[in-house]
Amino acid sequence: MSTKSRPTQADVAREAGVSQATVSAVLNNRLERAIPITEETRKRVLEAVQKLGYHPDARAQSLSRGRSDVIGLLIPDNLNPFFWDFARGVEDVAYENQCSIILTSTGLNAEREAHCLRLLNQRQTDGLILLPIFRAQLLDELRAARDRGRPVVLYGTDMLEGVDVVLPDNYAGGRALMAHLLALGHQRIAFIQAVATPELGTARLRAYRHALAEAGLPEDPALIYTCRPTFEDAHAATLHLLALPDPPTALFAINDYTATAALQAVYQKRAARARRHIARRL
Amino acid sequence: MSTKSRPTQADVAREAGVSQATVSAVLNNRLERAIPITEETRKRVLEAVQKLGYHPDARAQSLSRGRSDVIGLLIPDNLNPFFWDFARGVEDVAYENQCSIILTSTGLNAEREAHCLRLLNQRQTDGLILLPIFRAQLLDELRAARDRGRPVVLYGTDMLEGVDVVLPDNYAGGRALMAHLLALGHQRIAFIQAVATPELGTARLRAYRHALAEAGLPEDPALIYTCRPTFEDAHAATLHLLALPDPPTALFAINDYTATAALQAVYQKRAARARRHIARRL
DNA sequence: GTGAAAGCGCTAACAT
DNA sequence: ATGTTAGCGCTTTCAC
Repeated sequence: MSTKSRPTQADVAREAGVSQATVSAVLNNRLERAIPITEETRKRVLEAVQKLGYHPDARAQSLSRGRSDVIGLLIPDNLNPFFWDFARGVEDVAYENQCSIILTSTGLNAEREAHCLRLLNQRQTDGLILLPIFRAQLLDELRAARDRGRPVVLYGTDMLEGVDVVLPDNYAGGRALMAHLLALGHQRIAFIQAVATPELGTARLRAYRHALAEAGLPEDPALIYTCRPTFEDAHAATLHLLALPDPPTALFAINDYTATAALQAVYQKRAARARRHIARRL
Repeated sequence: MSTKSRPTQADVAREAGVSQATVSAVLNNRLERAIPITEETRKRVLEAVQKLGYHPDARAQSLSRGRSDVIGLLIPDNLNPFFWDFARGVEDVAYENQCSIILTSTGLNAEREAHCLRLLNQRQTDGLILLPIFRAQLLDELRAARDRGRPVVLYGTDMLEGVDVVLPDNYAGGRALMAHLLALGHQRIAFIQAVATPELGTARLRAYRHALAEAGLPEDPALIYTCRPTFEDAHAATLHLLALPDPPTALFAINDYTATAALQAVYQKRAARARRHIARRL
């Protein structure tokens, strides 16, 4: 039925009996820089477009216009719901602004992170939104993007000057969290530092320490557990902490994902205890 | 420092003192169709590439090669974790195969769904992976993609011939679920049909009905609740069902997302009851 | 008002 | 073994 390749602008021009430039003019008739076109011509062109089912080729447009209407999004870990949530927001806003997003996630892998960024740059994305975790490796590419005038937004780090940055206040968050736990009377609070790279946990760890110090509580090294930011590791960390001779009464997990894992571990442990209890009674 | 635009192949050619074609040849030196190049030349080219920090422009490559190494992914609802999970899998495999993905989600909106597909086609994606829910509107674009020889994979529907399809067996799943509940002794089982469009629920509803019939249980219309596939709706549906004069003892939610919402509603209700209980005792 | 032609950055015949 | 050339599909001056 159809031929092997979609109709091009030239096909439309032929069909409508006008030149390619005219077709382009009709189709791009934005209000600024509007090129005058006869109603008659415009109609003929639009009919041809309809008839052929023509849609412009975004690659070619991008090449000659100099922008792609694509923004590149880089997240560290597509298993962690927090990042999907982040991506979701980006996707929604992008759509509202007629942009597409190319989504890459790096599986907490430094090499892959750098590679993904390079890919996004090659695809000539108009802008970059990044949640980088292995920072140093990205610097060159990032600088290149910035110097080429591409907008860059960095989340969670201000590793590069001259780009926009979103910085969560992890210290304040940590303090609020600790204040809450201390107010509840907890004395032994564990800190599960589930991070891909040490720097990512420092602000929250500092909050943890300061809060303990200010409350006059001792800091037990056994209660600070460092692991990777995966579900499994946080789960295991929790089981480990609960199995301590003098276990914590509260857990400070470094983020929502980790907290979910920790919670699940706690429940699992409780269920096990309940089963043992029942077994003893029988 | 850098100029406004990235270096092109021509720049590299000039720098290395060779022709553009040679640069291309060096860079694309795949094993098949390998073009013979002197070690000397190759080295000069690669040095120039290094020096200039050259990376090919994927748009231009795509245009002249005839493929983009981008695959388009369409999911119905970026709030539902199931679809993120789906997207995650696609993204991972795409990466392994040196493809990028353009992710679009349609917010359970028929128009947006059609628009997204059109967009993906315009971007000349090499292939399409779709979880469509408003099917009819997509047919034309889909047919066009198929006829142009683009691989298409459809999840959950076989609305179009000649493309690959992944069909979950919702009927069997529903039967298994019902068998489980019935084995546990449940007699009043509610069915929360949280769907964007009626057809999406039929297989599971049929399973529900058949299972009840075979078990010799009556079918109470009040226990079949239809709503949109959102968290809020499923949550409200659950509260409604639990408030019935003769409430169900089990809930058949149509999917994981809905089930999570339902579960939350159940817990919430229980907590409320507990609070009332305590209040009475005081 | 409309068309011709150059160019975006690259690849792939075809020459040399 | 390397260079020349003609596209890929579109936008955009600049003539007419």
